[in-house]
Amino acid sequence: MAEHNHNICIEKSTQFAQELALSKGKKLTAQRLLVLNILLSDHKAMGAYDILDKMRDMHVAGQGKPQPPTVYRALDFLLDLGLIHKVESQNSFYACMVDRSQDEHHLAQAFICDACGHVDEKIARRGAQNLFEKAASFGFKIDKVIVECRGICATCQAI
Amino acid sequence: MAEHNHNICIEKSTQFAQELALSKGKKLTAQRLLVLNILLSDHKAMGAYDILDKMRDMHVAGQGKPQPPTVYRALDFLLDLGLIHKVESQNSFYACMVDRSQDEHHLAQAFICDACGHVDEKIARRGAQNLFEKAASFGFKIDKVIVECRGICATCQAI
DNA sequence: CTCCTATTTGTTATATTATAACATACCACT
DNA sequence: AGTGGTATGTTATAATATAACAAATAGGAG
Repeated sequence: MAEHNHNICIEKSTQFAQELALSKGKKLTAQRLLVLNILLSDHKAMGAYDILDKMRDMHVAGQGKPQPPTVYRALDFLLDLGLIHKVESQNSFYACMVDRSQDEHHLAQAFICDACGHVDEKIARRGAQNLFEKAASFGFKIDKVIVECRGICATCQAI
Repeated sequence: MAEHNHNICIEKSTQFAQELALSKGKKLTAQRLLVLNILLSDHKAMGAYDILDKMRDMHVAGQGKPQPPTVYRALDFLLDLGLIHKVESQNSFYACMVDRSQDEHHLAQAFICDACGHVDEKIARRGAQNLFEKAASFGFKIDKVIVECRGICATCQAI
């Protein structure tokens, strides 16, 4: 992956997260940042309890180990800010990877590899438009759209 | 709902289910039919344990009450045949409501009302085409697509 | 600085969703 | 009737998620 410098990717995402939180009067606390960084560490979807395990691995001695509500609270916070998304069809979470500076409320399409867990996220402007028009045609008011494509990524097909 | 004769709807769906099962060498047993009929009884999405409660309400005295594996097995069977679909974003299930005779493996779009649970299902030919093309552009092989629109249906907006 | 309030975090317990594992029953075919 | 495969019953438990309340912490008002 010569074209993807992941250190820069993480740094940029973290900085953006800080700014976004501040601009909404929220705080990106240490716990929340930890969860975000775990999800940013690779572009894979992770379950809440896998994240919790990682947090426990990293936990500082002398304080209790984090419990489920800790990770779910951080996840809820990050979901609210749109910094992460949930893969509804497998109860997992991944760090948002589109340029949020241009699309405040984007319709995300997630392409999830069932072999390696890798997630690609694309913005669906045309698809969103079509869905909203279709909904409007029978009077349905859309609040939220979920589009998930499960399959096998190019890398895993080559293996 | 003058335009929707629900008795005919259920009858047709049940008959189609029988034929589909037979054509695949499977049996639409009493348990499976019961679960299907519970889901057909209105066009709402229901959780597995809600379905289980209904099964228990109907259960014949003299035999043990159904347990979770019973309902999940029936749901799995019906999902495999495409007679029902799962709303991944709320872990619920609804009876398929498109004309299956024409679309063996359709891309379904579900429009779920968060007020009343009503589900409308539409076939997305154009949307499917776009998604498969987008996936192909970066070498992703799609096995399954989930499209769910959460919102408020026309009826509930009017209330 | 110190008190006050709101937010965040810690902790325990429990709710909700789903499946594993194994025993029993049923059904179609011989 | 015997036999093999499918389906169901039953018990236990795994996996995902939240409720409820106590303790700590951070920022602002005085």
